[in-house]
Amino acid sequence: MRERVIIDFETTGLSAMMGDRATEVAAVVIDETGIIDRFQSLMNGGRQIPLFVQQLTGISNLMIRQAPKAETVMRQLFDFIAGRPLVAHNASFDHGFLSAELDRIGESCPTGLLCSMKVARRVYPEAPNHRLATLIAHTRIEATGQYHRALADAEMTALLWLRMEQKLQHDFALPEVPLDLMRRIQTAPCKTLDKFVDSFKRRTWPGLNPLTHP
DNA sequence: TGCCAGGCCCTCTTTAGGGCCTT
Repeated sequence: MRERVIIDFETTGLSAMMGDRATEVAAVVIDETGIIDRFQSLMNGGRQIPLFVQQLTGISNLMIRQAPKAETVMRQLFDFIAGRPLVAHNASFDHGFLSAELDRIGESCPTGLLCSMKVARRVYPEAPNHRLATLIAHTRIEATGQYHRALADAEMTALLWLRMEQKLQHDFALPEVPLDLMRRIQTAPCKTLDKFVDSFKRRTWPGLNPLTHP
């Protein structure tokens, strides 16, 4: 069973380094069959949410005051992740908050988060842009909820990730799509995806036809 | 509403600058 955990944070702002805190987190587990488990919670980090962000997310200061303490939620999240590989859309953003919030409970942050935005820039170079909502529409995935809420964004990122794996497997006739391939794709030159995947395919499965589908 | 940050990516580049993406 090859499980990956897709995470998404809602926060008070853009920078954990500048004192912003997480206000909501969600994580969904996927395997080859789709989404198989979910975790979601508001969390109280004790920092006021700017009006603009309240309007963006629908998460109010009152909701946060009534939410469990951030430390409690992060302990639950850490146990939920259970060491499985992590994926996020624009992973550097979520990694910053995951690292900062885990540090507060004395846990080290997992390294090597995979980024669905980086992969999407290579798999869907023709997309109008690579925001999550645009990619969901571009790939004709049905939206599962309200954007800018953690669970909906995590679910839609999960479905996008699965769709990209399926496209790669189909277009390049791969026996499977190893996580290592996704990890390498996100750092490959943007304009050379075909050559890059073919090269990976030749090295990983030497007996297979290297030719790709159109 | 759009700043605050930071890493990535492109190009009229590389001794740089600006747009994208996340809240």
